[in-house]
Amino acid sequence: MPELPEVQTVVNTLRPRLLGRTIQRVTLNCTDIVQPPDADLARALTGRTIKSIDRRGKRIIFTLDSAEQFYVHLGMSGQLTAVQAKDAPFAPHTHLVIDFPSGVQLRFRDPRRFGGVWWVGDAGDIAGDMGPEPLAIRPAQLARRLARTRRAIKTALLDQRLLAGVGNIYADEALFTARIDPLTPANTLAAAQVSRLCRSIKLVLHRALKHGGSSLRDFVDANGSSGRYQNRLQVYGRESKPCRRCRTPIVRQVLGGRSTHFCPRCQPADKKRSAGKRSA
DNA sequence: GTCCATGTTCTTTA
DNA sequence: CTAAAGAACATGGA
Repeated sequence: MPELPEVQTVVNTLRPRLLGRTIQRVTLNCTDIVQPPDADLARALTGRTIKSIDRRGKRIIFTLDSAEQFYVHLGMSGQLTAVQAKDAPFAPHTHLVIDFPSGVQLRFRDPRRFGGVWWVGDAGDIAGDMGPEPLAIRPAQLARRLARTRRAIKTALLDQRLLAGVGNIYADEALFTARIDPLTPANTLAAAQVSRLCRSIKLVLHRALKHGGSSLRDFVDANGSSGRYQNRLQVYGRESKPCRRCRTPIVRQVLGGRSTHFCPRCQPADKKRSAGKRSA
């Protein structure tokens, strides 16, 4: 469920409920969602106060009063909610529960278990080898990074080392908005195309954020509310439906193992490249 | 039963 | 060595 707009929406809705609160109890129902495996999360967290909650890429970073940190990655189906324990039924696959004195519970639920909790401690190494933030990147910087790979631009946008936070939905949406064929090799994009793409990425992410993210299946914010941007998607999940711009049916094609949706008319293949493909 | 899924990481191949 | 493609992970819904 989670790309940058969804993750940021979770952060925004968690903050008012958790900032400044002290962790009273930690209940771990499934130990294999914690990394590193030998981290004693309960011991590390109990009695600490949540000082800040931030996002980096798709990671939700909690900083404690001790300056130690941990982060949650929602994977594909993860949910992080902050609820009043007494009036929230307990859903299956709730792997971690953190109780606060106010009766609020922070719950991490993740049926597919692709997500998890990473204890960082005071190592300060949250970013790892993640790429720059999509909302802050400048066109020239994006161009430099794209020039390093011949992969299809769609595939390149999903590489978190190249750019951290864009996922399958917003990569497709941004390429549609920029009118770029997803199959274009990243290093063959003209400077003007990269500028347009840079602007489109920000536009699409900002819009999605404004609408609380996209709830295609599992996504809810910390209050349990769904996003609304799924209703405004231009190409993602719209195979065979008419393009909202030109009515041409949207095409779905598997690229790098992921579904890719685009309008063949609004996002035409580069003439030289499609000619090359035919002769090959 | 089949196919598909908002993500990441490991393995295989060239 | 690197770059890229594919499989794997676990679960559920259509």
